[in-house]
Amino acid sequence: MGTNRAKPKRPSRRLLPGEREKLIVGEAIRFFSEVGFSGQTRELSRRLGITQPLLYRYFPSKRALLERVYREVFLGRWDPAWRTLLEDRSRPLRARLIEFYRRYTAVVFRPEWIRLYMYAGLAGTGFNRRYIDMLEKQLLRRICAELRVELGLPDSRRAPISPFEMELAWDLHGGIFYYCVRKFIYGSRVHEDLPALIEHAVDSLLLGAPRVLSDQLRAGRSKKISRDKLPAPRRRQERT
Amino acid sequence: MGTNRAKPKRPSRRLLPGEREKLIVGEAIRFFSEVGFSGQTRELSRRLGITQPLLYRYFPSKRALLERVYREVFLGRWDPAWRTLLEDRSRPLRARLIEFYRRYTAVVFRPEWIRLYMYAGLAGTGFNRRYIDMLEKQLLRRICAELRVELGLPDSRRAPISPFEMELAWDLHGGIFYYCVRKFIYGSRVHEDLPALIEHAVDSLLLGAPRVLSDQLRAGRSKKISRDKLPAPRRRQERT
DNA sequence: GCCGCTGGTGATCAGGCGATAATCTACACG
DNA sequence: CGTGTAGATTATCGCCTGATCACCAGCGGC
Repeated sequence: MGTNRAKPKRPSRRLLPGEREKLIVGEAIRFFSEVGFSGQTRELSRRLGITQPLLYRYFPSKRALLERVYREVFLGRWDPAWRTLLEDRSRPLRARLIEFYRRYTAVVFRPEWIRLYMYAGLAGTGFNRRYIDMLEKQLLRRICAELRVELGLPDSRRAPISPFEMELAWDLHGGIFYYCVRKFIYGSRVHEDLPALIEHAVDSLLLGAPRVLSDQLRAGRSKKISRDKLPAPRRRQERT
Repeated sequence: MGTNRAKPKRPSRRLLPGEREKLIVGEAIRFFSEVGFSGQTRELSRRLGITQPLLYRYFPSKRALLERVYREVFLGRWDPAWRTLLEDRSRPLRARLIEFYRRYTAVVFRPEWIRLYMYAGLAGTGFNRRYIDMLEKQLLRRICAELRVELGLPDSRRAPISPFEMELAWDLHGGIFYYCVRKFIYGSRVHEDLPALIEHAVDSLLLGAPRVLSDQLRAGRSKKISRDKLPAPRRRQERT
């Protein structure tokens, strides 16, 4: 087939080391995000239009190249400006969360990121662990704190955020994340209105959290209250 | 290390073909769910305490074994009784959804299932596609229909379920699914109260859906209404 | 113009892996 | 106890794949 079609010696040979390395890393990200870590160096080099041994001039081993790919993709995609966005209490929390997730999904939840993230998770590398730690600290804990403020509950500095509260934030995050998993990993046809989905997910948190949160902070969730009737959400806190 | 520790010829040799096959499939499920499809037949056979060629007496190829593993795991875990549970309108929808997801997570969202599912998705096999189709038909569409009834909206037979409504159900499902991803794929320490998380996720749907749904069914979501203020959920429908 | 430095290639090695064929052996049956 | 059948093993093939090494070629400096 295309075996000798790829032959025409087109390589713009003798690039500056920095340039060549950039090319390799860029293609490696695309390549390994498609086929996983078991992708072969020969196939990667073929895509790059170079020979396979050349990879080993720039990276001592396949593993080293993979680590570089991880670093490139997972580190440095977090925009510090997002923090100010999340904490800007002059705006309603709903608006802040919606805008944040629009920006976040645009930058982070992209096919190559999602797929590499999942491959890394399955392989048990430390990258997920580190990313999750960062995410909990930078994003989820902050959401919980702002939620406390919004709902007129005790300040997060006085009463620490509980693991259960974190799960509420994870539920929001997970719903949106899973949308991207369906799209980029399962290749499902999804409803193409991500902004609307984000709005709904945010609303769900803001509407669903008060009930379970106020219960929790009040009674420590010791005895379960039976409440199978549909909402009519008892808004307990009459906030200013 | 353990290389010659595994040697002690313990194989209960000469099993009935059916028995041996069961053993192989069982271990293969565990094995491939841990290491992925690139797991090696020699390693699998070592775990089984048999020699590698013996696998080829029971399965013509590695691929065939993998297909058997998929079939075993993905087909036949759906309990038809769940349908009656979901549609039993003598109980509040909230209670039905909570009970369903307790049962569902107990049977389906287990480590080997989640991991194989993700490997299959990344590899692009058809198994996910099929499972998702089943899930949408058996579960999500049904949830949407019951939600319509619960909220006093037009019957799903008169006005078909929209793709956007399906996304709401996916959001519920995804939030719970992602909890299991964090637990079984990322190996995160998660808050171990899954039932409470399910309750919250269900509440979020039931509280968050009315607003966006009634908007949608009313206006077709043509013009976006600005509503950044926090809820005070306008319950438009005064259902009986 | 030749020369050395270095980016790039061709050839190849060593181990790993799926798969096969020949051989061995446990067990039922006469 | 011999014998055939079929479960299980040993030895091995052929290809793939990460990695290495000797060599080639573009390009600046003298």
